Amino acid sequence: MENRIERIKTQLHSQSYKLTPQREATVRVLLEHEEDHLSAEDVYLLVKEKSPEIGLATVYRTLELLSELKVVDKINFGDGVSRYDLRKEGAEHFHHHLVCIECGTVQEIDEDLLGDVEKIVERDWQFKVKDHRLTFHGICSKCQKKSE
Amino acid sequence: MENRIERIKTQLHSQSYKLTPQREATVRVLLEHEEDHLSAEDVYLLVKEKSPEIGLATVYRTLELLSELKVVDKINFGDGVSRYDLRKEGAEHFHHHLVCIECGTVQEIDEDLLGDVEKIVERDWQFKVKDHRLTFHGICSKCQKKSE
DNA sequence: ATATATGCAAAATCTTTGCACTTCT
DNA sequence: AGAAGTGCAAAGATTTTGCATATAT
Repeated sequence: MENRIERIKTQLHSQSYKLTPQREATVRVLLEHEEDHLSAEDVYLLVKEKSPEIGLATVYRTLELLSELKVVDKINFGDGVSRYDLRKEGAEHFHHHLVCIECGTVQEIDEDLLGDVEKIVERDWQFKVKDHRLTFHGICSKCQKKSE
Repeated sequence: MENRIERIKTQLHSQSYKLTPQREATVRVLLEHEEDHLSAEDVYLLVKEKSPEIGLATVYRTLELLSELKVVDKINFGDGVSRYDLRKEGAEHFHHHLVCIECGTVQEIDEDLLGDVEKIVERDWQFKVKDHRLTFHGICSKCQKKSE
């Protein structure tokens, strides 16, 4: 945890950004909720618990900055809000998601499932892949059992 | 073209919706721009050219309705707007997209690239896949040539 | 010192809703 | 007639911006 913050600090400094207390508080919230998919508002409320003076605009600006640095990924599951998801350290690619259309749960898949598909895209479409977004919509195992 | 409108009409009627002139105008715009990824505003402006009396709210309501009927898919490429993409007739799954991070072009891939991946997800995560969203971000062939 | 960052409130965007009116069947 | 659909303007929701103040190196 402290290590990761340290590394993010270095990354910020290398581009002459600062790791202010507000930014650190935001990063900590993200680290403590790695499995969730928080909206800016969610992050704001959680940061506010420990640093009540923070403003929503700062959270937006911080998330935007972390996005640029590829520390977080901005995703959108189709409800009107952007969600922010911490990138696994060292992960070249964004992980995948399983969204349950019954209960709304979002599950993460860290495994790289797209290696072969990317090769096909690069070969057949001459498209140099840099990143991807893959989300499956369907019914999670719990909901399948429920409806039996 | 006329065939497709006829079939959409039938589909609407089967759930006691009507194909009003406004809805038909909207569908025609979508058919004429199958390769594009229009926002609600884009659709509105195009419909307005031929049916100036239409309102933006109606366009939103129509797109929402067509979305429910799975005639269009609502997608989001991360700029703050939803885009609407006509589903290929008979296509079980949503097609894929290649977004160029240099020029912003969006290319479509109709081929199903995810058959094997879906099998893995169903087997290893007990997740019943109903649909998917796959977007690659990278550099299109044109932009690759430009920067050589 | 000086560039960077913050908080607040205002503005900008995108989308949805209420309501009176119109249009189909 | 009655349900369904429309247009307009107002309201909601999310995100961005301007600006005066505060903070870090």
